[in-house]
Amino acid sequence: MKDKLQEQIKIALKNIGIKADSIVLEHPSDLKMGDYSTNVAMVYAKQLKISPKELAEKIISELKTKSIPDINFISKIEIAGPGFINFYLSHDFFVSSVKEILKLKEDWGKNEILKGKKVMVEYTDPNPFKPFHIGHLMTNAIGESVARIMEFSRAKIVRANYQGDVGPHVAKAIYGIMNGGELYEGKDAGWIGMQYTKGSDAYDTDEAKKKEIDEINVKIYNRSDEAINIIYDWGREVTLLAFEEIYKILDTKFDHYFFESVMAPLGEKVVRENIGKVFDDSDGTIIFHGEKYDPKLHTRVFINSKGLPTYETKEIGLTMTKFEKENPDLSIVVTAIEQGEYMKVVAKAISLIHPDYEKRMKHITHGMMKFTSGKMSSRKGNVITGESLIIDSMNVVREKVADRELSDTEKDEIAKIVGIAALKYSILRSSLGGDIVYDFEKSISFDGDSGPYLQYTAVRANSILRKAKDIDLPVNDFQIPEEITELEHVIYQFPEVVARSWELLEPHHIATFLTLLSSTFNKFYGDTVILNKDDPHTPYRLALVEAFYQTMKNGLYLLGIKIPEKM
RNA sequence: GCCCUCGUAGUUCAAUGGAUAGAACAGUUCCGUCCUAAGGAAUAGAUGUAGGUUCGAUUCCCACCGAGGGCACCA
Repeated sequence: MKDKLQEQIKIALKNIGIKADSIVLEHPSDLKMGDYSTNVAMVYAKQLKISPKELAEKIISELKTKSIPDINFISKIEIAGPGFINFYLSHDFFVSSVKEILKLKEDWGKNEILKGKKVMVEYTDPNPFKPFHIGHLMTNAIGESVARIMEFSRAKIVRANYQGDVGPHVAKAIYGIMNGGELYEGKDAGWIGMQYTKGSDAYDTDEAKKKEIDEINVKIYNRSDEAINIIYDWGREVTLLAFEEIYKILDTKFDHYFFESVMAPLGEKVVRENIGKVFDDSDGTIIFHGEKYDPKLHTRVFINSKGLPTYETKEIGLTMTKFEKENPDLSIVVTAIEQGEYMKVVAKAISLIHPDYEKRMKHITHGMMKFTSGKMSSRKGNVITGESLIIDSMNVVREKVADRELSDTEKDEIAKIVGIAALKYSILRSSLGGDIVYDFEKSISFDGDSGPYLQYTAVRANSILRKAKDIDLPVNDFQIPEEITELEHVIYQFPEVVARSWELLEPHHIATFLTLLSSTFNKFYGDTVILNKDDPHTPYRLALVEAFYQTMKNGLYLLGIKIPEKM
């Protein structure tokens, strides 16, 4: 609808003698001002040396006299304010959009922008031997949502997870395991995380221990010490399996797992081949002078003085592997903002080796998750990990449903789905730039602007549909209603919101829209008796409720959130 | 010092250069109503400072102030 209208306005302008590349068509904040609104009259009035209102009148008469193929979808065109042209959609349009939603079902909201393209999204990236922390939770929520938004544009999605199974952090953890005075057999990932913290402290405070850990680091790389190898293989497996459990709860599945241990030699080969061309040897350290190519970039070390590849080099190996293995049309990497500058330098180095990769690489960054209480420590003084946050969130929900008449299995399932929704929504409701603040005292908000609010609204709708089925009321066969509600005015906008989220790579537009949609539905729910056997308009209202539910389902899917049957 | 994010109600967040800057939470006050009150209605409250571009700036440009991140062997 939007595209058609834009096209018609463009033609009208052309007939008047104005060439316009893009037409701004927006939804006015207030429904009284129409469903669509354009500012073209204000933008182009100067060119013709007439007032915006005069131009608006010309455009409207042009639109009316010339053909608008879907003119029956527009009930009224008005000039308002300083020269806006407001379009009011017709009764027929809204009814047909409800029908369309019921027909399209899970395809409702999709577009064809990326049809035939392959998009790889790398996200989460936790490190074996370290806890799954809150940053990983954030990256995962965002990455999964971005992947699904791309999927709604009909791209083939390849999900990738890149994990640091070598490097100093592993050496620190292994040092901790070897010197903690405890047997490691039978211990879990949480315990390994604690050993990492101990090793890390030792590294920072004791010169001799630092040296010892550096030696372990080298031994891990060349696998020269059998005792270390055994602990390494054990710890890697235990932590990776623990991550898998978390992915299940978060509802993500990866197609590829890349490891730093594999990327290191690949990257090192590429870097060494390009010494003198891209990289420079500075007293045995291989570096890249980013500022030579762009004053905003800086110098970074790719192979350190001990001859070991750094993260930068591993990133090169990773990028090469991605393109060789999958050859994506677009390769997206999601990380925290602290990697932003670093990634630009590495991307520049890669572009000098493979100029064709540059345009296809995209880095999305997000802020950090912070706590209102300031410190990253929870009640018992433990560090808040991503895992503990998930468990806390699920427990809060579990308490809320404790006295409902549901089975324990149902309650557990609700706790999981709703707890995760609360977390994911609190991450995805804001634009990606800044940090997000998590209020530990209040725990997760379950009212108003929250994931559970959206789920609750959808569950209410679904509950009506279930009841309608029980009493055998038809949904799909309805008479044309006499009046349409605010709900129809909002619901048809969904595909536009999806497209916008795709264009800007900002999942929060979907979150914002679903909140508006839910609140519109809740008003409708409050002042309308939907299920009334004797009312001839009940079938239409049921169709509308189903269209609403479908939109919520598709929208929440894009945020990585499921809807429980009951809650 | 240089570079990157960012600065909006008491708090947490919105707002493709447009109309009266939207929500939510907290505050005050209503609605026990039937299909799930994890709901709805009402009320009060904000664009860091100083310029510029524009018919029009929260949005773009400049300066300052403030927060976070990055700047050679961590990831």
